[in-house]
Amino acid sequence: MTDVDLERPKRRREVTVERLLDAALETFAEQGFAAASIEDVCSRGGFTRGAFYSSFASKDQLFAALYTREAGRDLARVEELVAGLAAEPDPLAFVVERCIALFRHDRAWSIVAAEYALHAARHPAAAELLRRHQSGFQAHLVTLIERAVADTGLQLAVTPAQLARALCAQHDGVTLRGLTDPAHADDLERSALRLLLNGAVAGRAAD
Amino acid sequence: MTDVDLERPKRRREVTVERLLDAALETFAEQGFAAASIEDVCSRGGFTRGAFYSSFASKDQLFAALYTREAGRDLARVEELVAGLAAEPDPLAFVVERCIALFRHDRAWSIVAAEYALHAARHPAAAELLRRHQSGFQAHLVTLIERAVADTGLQLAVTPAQLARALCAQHDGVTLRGLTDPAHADDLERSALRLLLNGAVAGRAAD
DNA sequence: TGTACATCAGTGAACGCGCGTTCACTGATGTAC
DNA sequence: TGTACATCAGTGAACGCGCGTTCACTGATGTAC
Repeated sequence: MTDVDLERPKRRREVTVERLLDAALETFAEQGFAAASIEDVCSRGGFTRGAFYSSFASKDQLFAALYTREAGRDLARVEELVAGLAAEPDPLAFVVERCIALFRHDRAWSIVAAEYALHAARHPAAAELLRRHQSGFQAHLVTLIERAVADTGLQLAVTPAQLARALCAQHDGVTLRGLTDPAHADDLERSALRLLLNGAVAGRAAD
Repeated sequence: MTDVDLERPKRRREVTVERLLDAALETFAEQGFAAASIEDVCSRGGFTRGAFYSSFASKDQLFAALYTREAGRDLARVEELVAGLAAEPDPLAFVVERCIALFRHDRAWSIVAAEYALHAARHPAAAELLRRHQSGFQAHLVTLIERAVADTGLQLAVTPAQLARALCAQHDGVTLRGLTDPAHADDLERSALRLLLNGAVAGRAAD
């Protein structure tokens, strides 16, 4: 009668899908989407290939499902961040530090996200999915920026949308560089973000 | 007796290699390294697979050779830029516009370069090659920055090396975004670069 | 509670295709005398 | 200039492997009476 009773049986398939997506994330990160075989993904998740095809129509669809899940999680994190911003004294610095902390330690997802961007450059359907997620993400960033502007009285040298796009692009690039140059990764993330935000502030309120 | 006589026969192999690299650039850009077959590359270049294996040991080596050639060309372009900077009144603006013009219209190489970065994240030998090229590139950028600082009396908020790294990373990210969002690509490249340079300038000389 | 049937997640063998790589060869070009 | 031999770029058939995908099946779980 409870939710637990109702969910137990129906959930089995979902649990399998989740485990396959977990396995896909790791496998794609290690080997790349094209180089990774479905057998690699399945055996890592503890299934046979048949199980895969009873939940996914193709390898491409697996990639799309993985991207949807992970990008959705990113989005949820930003929503939390926006919500938790209310009572911060220095919202700019708070956002910088929180963003760095959020995105730093997930190398697997960083690689896979970059790979999905390349995949999207060649596959229109993937590009559509990517754009939808990116624009949702950027909308939140614009909200953050506008709130910060309103709260602090700072003036921007560009529109909030331009700044949001620049921040996203720079994050992508910093992440990509970080993959092969981990020694400078943290310093790069921080200093690049500071430079960009510093450059965006055209006029300063009285301090 | 002339150079032409000497080169004609010996050059044949080199010409073949160049044509294979041209074909590889286009094929990898369209399909991706792992998804592209050697047969695709060869037939695009007008050869059979056997010809490929008499010039390259493997598909991986082809990728490395392609990256070496193209990254070398990038480096040569920056060297030209550094050399031609001497008599510019506003070196900062000059560099911004020249860089944008240089890197804008080569979508194929942009994709392949990004893919090589991902490849390098998984293959140590590729990472080594990538790092060598990137550090050569950044060294030139540092030279450019130091010259601009000396000429204009501007003061930087970060070290030249940090700025160079941030510029490179941002360019990578902007390029990646541009692949799936071409509508904003130009505006993004320009505004992001301005923001970053603006943020880097801590103090201003008398104007 | 017990029995008979239905559903459905997951198995694992099989298929066939396309790929990377090898290799014996051909024919054009260069070299020796 | 002509002949015989050497070199070498490129051919194309062949091999074998691993992959994506299919499908008839099994066994566990849920449902009806």
